[in-house]
Amino acid sequence: MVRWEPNARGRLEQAALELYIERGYEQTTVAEIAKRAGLTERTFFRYFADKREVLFGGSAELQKVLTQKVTEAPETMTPLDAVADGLAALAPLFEIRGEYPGQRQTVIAANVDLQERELIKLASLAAATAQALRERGVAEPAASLTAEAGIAVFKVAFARWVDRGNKREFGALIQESMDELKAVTNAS
Amino acid sequence: MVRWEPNARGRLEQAALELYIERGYEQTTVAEIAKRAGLTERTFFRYFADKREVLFGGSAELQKVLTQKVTEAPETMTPLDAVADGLAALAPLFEIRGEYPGQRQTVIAANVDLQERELIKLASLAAATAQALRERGVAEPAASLTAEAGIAVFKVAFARWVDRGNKREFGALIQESMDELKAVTNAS
DNA sequence: CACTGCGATGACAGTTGCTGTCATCACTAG
DNA sequence: CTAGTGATGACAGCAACTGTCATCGCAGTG
Repeated sequence: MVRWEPNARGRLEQAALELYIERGYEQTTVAEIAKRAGLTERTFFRYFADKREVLFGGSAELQKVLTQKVTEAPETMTPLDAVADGLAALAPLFEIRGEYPGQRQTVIAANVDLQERELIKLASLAAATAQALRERGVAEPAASLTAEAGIAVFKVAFARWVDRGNKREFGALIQESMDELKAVTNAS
Repeated sequence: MVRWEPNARGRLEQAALELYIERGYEQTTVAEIAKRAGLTERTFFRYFADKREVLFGGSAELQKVLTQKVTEAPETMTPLDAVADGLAALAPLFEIRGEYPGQRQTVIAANVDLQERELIKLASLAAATAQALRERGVAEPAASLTAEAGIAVFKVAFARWVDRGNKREFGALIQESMDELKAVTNAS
């Protein structure tokens, strides 16, 4: 008999996703999300900075795994390949979560405000990756360009992964997209 | 003796930039911008969809020039080089405007909401570029990857251009960044 | 066992971004 | 001269977000 139900944050995330799917992001109010989670609007804003952030709780972990992999990659490995390995290491974070990534992406695809938030999360991922490359001794602007190129590969691969209904292996899609990028930049 | 002063849109843009510089984006209210421009808040929202958009009036022209250049590039030219040419063609749009691009970028750098808006404008630029490449016969995912790589080059080159106080030629910076990208993706 | 501090929550008022709607009024075409 | 028309103002209203204080079960302390 606890005072409050546990996992308030998770309940809010769940309620928000459901409502965003049911009636769309703009048509759902923060008060409605809180009510479905058995909480108040004020409490929602204690857990999430704003109405969008509730969909982006996982991005910190993506960043942690990616930068760690880049940092730990063998020194002999090319910077771009180190990033490719890091991206491939994100696979389990998506593949474990079942329907969630696809549903979430559908919601985001339907609203520009959410797309803006997603883009800045990816930009943050790129900035952190560039930093990891710099610590590996890669100079500017090579570090930033490599990181941005890597994120471009991630975008394409992730879109395909969701598109294929998660049937193809995420790591393989990263590899394919990376090869395609190299082909495109070597054609000159 | 006209009923209204002319160029309401321009006055709003000017007033907004001034206030964003003077006291910061978050600390300035739309009512204040409108007042300085001699208009009302309601009129501000007739010209601009929201408080951020007032800083992004030029992005449509960027997109137009870039996609047109990509479309018109000689068929013998490699997709990535066609994009590089398109990016270089943006130079006059920045170089003509004097202090504006630098001031604007300073304001944007100071606020995440504005950065989000900037990122989605760049994403839109990438999407339009990818479309132009597809019309040129480039298949997916090569078109998207080429476009995203091009925008990454643009980001780096523009940052350097602003950083150097507009002293270096924008086109040259595009060329340098593009070469750096090729070096980085060919190292594997 | 009483006391005290703490952490998660609720209650409530207030600001501001943004929208819908209707009125106003100089100018223009006929 | 009259009937639009287009840009603007006035005003009401909603929803996102914030600041502040109260509440109350629990944990540790003496």
